[in-house]
Amino acid sequence: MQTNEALDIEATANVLKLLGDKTRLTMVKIMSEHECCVCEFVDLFDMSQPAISQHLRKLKDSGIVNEARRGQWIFYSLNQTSAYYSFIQTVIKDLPSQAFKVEELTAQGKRICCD
Amino acid sequence: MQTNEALDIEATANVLKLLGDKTRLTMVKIMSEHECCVCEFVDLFDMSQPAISQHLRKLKDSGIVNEARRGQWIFYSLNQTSAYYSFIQTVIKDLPSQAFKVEELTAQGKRICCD
DNA sequence: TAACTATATAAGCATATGATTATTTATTCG
DNA sequence: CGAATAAATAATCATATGCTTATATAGTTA
Repeated sequence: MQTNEALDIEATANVLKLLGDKTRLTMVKIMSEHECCVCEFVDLFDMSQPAISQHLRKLKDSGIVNEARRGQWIFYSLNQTSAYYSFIQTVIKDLPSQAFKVEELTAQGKRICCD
Repeated sequence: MQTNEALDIEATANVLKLLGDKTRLTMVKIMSEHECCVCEFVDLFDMSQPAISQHLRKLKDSGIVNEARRGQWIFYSLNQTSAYYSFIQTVIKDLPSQAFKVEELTAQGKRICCD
């Protein structure tokens, strides 16, 4: 088994606290499979747009995710350069794939694509 | 890489929330190395005995830890039969060992041993 | 049994958290 | 430019969290 760099307990606790919310944990799992823009998250969760925005801000402030504006939309994705990137991958590895949710969006024509 | 049973997102978020507290995360790391009784935790943390007790109760209520009375003392240890045992091991794997703290207790003659 | 030690529980309190609605800011497009 | 869309921010609020002190409970021991 691979052994990684030692992680600081307090910083790790803060990351775990962020992941310790059902909405954010699901968001992170989704982003591990697809990048996603805010309005897609709004469609995926039964929650107001500001609530989504606030969850994403916490993830962004911690450095876990990146944001990238593309035109009208802001896309969020896991920050692969974060010191916690591989830790997070390990934590979410066995969570059920959320790809079906994004596929449902596509089926409904709600998927945003900027290519 | 080993792939384990899929974990439920909401239940996993609840476990992560429990681990997302510096005190509890440290406790869990300590218990992964040594079982520990309440008064030892009280010596190890700068916190009142009831605060320690309340953290341990949350861990116990979630099934993450076991308690075992031995005489006057109640020892807490990781519950190896918990559905989240291997998940937790993975999460805490790269945290710095807390064994030195328990060794300090031993050096101060504060280590409880019921053998 | 009484005193002592270990732990749990109760009550109270300050702060954190996660949501809402209202509003602002940024971008696109007619 | 002005309307429409996307997202962020501000203000507010109810509930959760983590601690404290005080007290109760359980076990040990003289």
